[in-house]
Amino acid sequence: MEVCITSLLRDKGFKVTPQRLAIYNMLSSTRSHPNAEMIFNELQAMYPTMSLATVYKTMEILKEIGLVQVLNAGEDSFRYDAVMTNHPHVRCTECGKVEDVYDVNIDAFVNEVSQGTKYQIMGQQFYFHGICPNCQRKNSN
Amino acid sequence: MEVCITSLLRDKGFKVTPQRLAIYNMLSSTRSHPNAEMIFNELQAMYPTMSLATVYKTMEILKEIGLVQVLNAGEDSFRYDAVMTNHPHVRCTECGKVEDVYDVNIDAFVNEVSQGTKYQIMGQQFYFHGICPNCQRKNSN
DNA sequence: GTTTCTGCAAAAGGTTTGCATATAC
DNA sequence: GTATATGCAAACCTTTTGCAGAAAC
Repeated sequence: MEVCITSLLRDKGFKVTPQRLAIYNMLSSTRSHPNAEMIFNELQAMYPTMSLATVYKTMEILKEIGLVQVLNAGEDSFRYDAVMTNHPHVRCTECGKVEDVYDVNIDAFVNEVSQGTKYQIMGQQFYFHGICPNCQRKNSN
Repeated sequence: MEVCITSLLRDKGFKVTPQRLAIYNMLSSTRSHPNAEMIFNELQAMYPTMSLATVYKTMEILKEIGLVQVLNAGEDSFRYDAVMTNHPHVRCTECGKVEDVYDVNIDAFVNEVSQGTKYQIMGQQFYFHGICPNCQRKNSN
């Protein structure tokens, strides 16, 4: 996996830096879909000199070389996901967390919509919102 | 239609003002999914004293009383749609316009995902991106 | 007459940019 | 040694907020 990002960066003329590796490693080992500030905070302990600007600049590059996708689930900030397969996301409107939706076959739906428009479709993003199991339990107490 | 917004506003304790009517009228008679600034600019001619803040405050109320939905198709600003039925949106990555996707039945897909998560699903938003017919034509010249 | 709204200006929050120093190669 | 990256601070852009005067009811 690190081989992957290292060679991808080099191939496109970008340099391989500890900051870039740390950011990508953190992102690819979480399922929390963090935004820039969450990534920055998470890395503070190990990389105390890292700046928010570096996180943003790195996300720009990772997006460009196809290692991350950018999410907006209706919030003020963008979130990032290192899982590049097509999958819907669901956001809990109470606690705010964003989770992956697995075990759903979106291909048929994507095909249907692709054929329903005259657009040359390059990608898509599906967002659900609702109340997560945890918050449902809290509500019923 | 105006009857609808008028009584909906009054019922919830909001006052009926020319600005609110103008904003809702403009939004419900376009398919361009404008953001706040586009709405503001569009209304400048007829309502020269209207402020951007009023547009934002009005959208907040219209969202609350269920007359508009808020979109984010991966851009920096939010767009607004007075069509409240469930339908996907598609954004052209070249010219930036956002259009509705019609004639697609999303119910089966929504049901499948709803059942695939443990969330209590309240709503969803589907965004496609690609190249619109116009821009495809321009590109091939 | 009371309550809510508008419009302005200022503030806030997320993201981008410019630049000097530091690091990768 | 050269080219690119980092980190800081300032700038930027969208959206929100506070408040005095205005409009709705």
